[in-house]
Amino acid sequence: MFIRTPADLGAAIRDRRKSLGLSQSELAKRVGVGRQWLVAVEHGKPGAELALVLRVLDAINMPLMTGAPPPAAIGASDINLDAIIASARGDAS
Amino acid sequence: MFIRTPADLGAAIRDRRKSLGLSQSELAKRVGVGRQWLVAVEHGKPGAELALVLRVLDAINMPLMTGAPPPAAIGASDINLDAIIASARGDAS
DNA sequence: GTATAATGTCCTCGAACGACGACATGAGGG
DNA sequence: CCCTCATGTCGTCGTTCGAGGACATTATAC
Repeated sequence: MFIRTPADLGAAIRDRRKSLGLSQSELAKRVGVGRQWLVAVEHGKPGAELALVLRVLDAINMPLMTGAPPPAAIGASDINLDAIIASARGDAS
Repeated sequence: MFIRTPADLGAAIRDRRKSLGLSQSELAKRVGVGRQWLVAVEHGKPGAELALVLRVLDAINMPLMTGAPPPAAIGASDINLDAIIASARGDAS
């Protein structure tokens, strides 16, 4: 999943939290933040602090990655390796 | 590249900014933030606001993605597809 | 030697953050 | 019915953010 806005990230976090069977309170305590803060972040709070967000992602085991922009293609083909890998590993997300 | 800390992100941003031939002042103006803020972020400022960081990533065309955690392996092998893909697309930058 | 640009640091200021407690709602279980 | 849990919202408080200006340093060019 691609993250372009705080809301995107919030949705991703929520999905993952639920799929892990955690409540907001639990995750908040585990990460060391206020429950209310987590609520706001899952709703796409734009002013959330970077470090805390990264701590959440780490707590729910959600790797965040960045790379060069999609150079359109590697050779000349249009195969989307990311998509292939993603589905292959069963990222139902 | 994997982002686990604000410093990781800062380094990635700096690398990309330079590879685009932009100065801090230029990028800051383009993103709509103070130059000083950008300096801090590139140094790994932990309290940086999420939305602004995302705006920077967008400005330098640096997609951010997240997915399910590496389930260790797809079949039973240990091949690291992420690494393979990454190098294949020449993310050396 | 003198400009010019890029980067990093220090300062103040108003605004927003995150923590915490309290309360309301909705879903289930006793 | 009552009770518990999960979630969302409101208000208060101390802390920190981001903007903007000023100055130092280094490197490049005139």
